[in-house]
Amino acid sequence: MPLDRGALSGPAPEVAPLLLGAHMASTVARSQVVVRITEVEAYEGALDPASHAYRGPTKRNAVMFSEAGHLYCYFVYGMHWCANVVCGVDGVASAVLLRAGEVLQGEEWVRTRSTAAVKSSALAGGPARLARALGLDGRHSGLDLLDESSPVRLLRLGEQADRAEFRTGPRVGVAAAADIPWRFWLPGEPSVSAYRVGGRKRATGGASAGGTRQT
DNA sequence: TTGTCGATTGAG
DNA sequence: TCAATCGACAAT
Repeated sequence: MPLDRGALSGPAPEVAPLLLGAHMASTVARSQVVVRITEVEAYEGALDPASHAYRGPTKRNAVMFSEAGHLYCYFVYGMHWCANVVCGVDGVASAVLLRAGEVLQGEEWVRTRSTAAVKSSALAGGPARLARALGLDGRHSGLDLLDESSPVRLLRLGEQADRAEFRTGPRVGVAAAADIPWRFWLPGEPSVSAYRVGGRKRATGGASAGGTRQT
């Protein structure tokens, strides 16, 4: 199936697996970086308490309500940017968070953007590192990823992942709606996140029922 | 206007 | 295990 706007115009949980194995190509800041997407999470608007758009449109999340195929970047924890692909129909908030990827091209560019010396497999492992690998921040939010002239593009250079080839599970770091299995990943990929239970630790000393999990 | 908290990461 | 660090949003 081609990765056109029509394919992206469905609910986020249905679009998310289509993005596995697809590619993000960035020419931001004259770099040439290509990342193969290995892990994503779906976020719906009004029905999803974990979504930025749960409480309706705001200045920050306005892009989530736009036409499918656009890029939504947001700032978290005072230092990190994360990148989403907007999906669904125009006017309805829906997006897929890009959580991890494999750097196929431009590793030297990515390393100049990295602060720590990390393994190649971890250069785009984690949503903030993936966004940083591609050089993305708030300036790029709203870009049309399907426009050939865009500095950031969503492509499919190879075959689409087969239904049987991906796994699903609860979203990482999400406290609300933790029972919904809207994380999708390709098994066996070293860039895929270890699972972390959502929710903030409290001063009352609540036990973290956490741990890590993979595959 | 103020205070709280977050779709995270990296160091200790 | 926890600090870093700041924008968005809910509560004054």
